[in-house]
Amino acid sequence: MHLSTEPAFGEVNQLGGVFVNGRPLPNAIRLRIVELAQLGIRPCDISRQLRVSHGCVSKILARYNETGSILPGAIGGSKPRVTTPTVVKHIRTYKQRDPGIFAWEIRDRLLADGVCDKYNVPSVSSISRILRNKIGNLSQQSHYDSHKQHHHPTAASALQYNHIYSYTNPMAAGAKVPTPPGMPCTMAMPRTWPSSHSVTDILGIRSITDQVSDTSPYHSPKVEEWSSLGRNGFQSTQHMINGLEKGSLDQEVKYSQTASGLPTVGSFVAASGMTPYPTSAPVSPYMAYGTAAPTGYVTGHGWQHTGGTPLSPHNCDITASLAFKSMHTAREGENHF
DNA sequence: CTCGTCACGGTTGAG
DNA sequence: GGCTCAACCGTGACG
Repeated sequence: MHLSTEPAFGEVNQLGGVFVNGRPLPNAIRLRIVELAQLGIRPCDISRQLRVSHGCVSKILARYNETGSILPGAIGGSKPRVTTPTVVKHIRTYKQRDPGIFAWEIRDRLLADGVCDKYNVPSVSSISRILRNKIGNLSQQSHYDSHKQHHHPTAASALQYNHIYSYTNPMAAGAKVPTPPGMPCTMAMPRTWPSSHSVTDILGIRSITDQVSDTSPYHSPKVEEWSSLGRNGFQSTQHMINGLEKGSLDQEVKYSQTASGLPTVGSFVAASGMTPYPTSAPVSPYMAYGTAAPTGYVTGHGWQHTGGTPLSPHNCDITASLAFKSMHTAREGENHF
C-alpha cells in the first residue's frame, strides 16, 4: 500500500472491498464466506456480496473443505530447526535447576544428556536467545511446569487480542497439514513441524506481553500465534466459538467493507441473519462490518453443540447449517515429544 | 459467466 | 537488534 499520510488502513479491491495486502481477511469475513457457501450461495455471488476476490473465496472454501477450518495459516516464523519443544524443555529445566548456568554449559548438557547430538544441538547464541526470550522469568514461570500444557487464552489474554483485524484463533488453520482423508478437522495444525509454532508456546509463556500496547489501528492479527496457543490451550472451549474466540470475533466486527450499498447484499445477508452494513458506523475503513455478523454466525457450530450454547447469545438459524465437520478429531495429528 | 490456479507484492516471525 | 528467508496472505489476471 502506498502510504501517503494514512497508516495502514488497507486497500480497496476491484469489488470495493477493503483488504490489507499481505494479511488475512478477518475471521468474520472468512466465516461468512463459508456460511454463505453452505447456504448454497455460489462462490461468485459470495465474492460479490462480500467484496472479496473470487480467488480468495475459492481458496478459503477449498481450504475449508479440505481442513474444516476457516482460519488462515500460520504466517511467518520458521520451523524450529534445533530448538524443538523437547530441547526447550530441557533448557528450561537446566535453567531452573541452576539459574546461573551458562549457555555453553546448557549446550554441553544437552549433548551429554543425549537430548541433542552434535548435529542438532542449538548454538550457544540460540540457547542464549531462548534463555533471554523465553525463559527469562523463570522464577515467576515455574508454575507453568504444572500446567503449561493447559495454558490457554484467558479472558484476560484474549482481550489483548482485540484488534481491528483480529483473529484469535485457537485452532489452527492448518492448511498444510495433510488432513487424513475423510477426517476433516477444524483444528488442523498450521504447520507440519512439531507441536508449536513458537518456542514460547511450548513453554507456555506468551501472549500478553506480545500484544499489549498495540494501538495500531491495523495491527497484526497474529492468528498464527493464537493458533499455536490454541493447540495447547483451546480446551478452554468456553471462550471459543467454532474455533474462534468470541472476543476476537466481536472485535472483528470492526473490520469493514466501507459499508455502502452492496448490490445484492440485502437479500443474501438477510438469509443468514446478518444485518446490512451499517453505513453510519464510525469510519475507519475497518469499522462496522455488519454488527450482527460475527457473533451470530459463529455461534454454536457443530463442535460445540449446536443448540445455543451460552456462547451463542445471538444464536441464529444458520447455526445448524454450519455444522463444522467433525471437530474434535484433529488433535490426533498433533505431535508430542 | 464461473471457477481453479498462480504470479505478484505484501507481512510475519523464528532462527 | 537487525537481517534473512520461508511461510502465509489476498488480489488480479488468465484460461
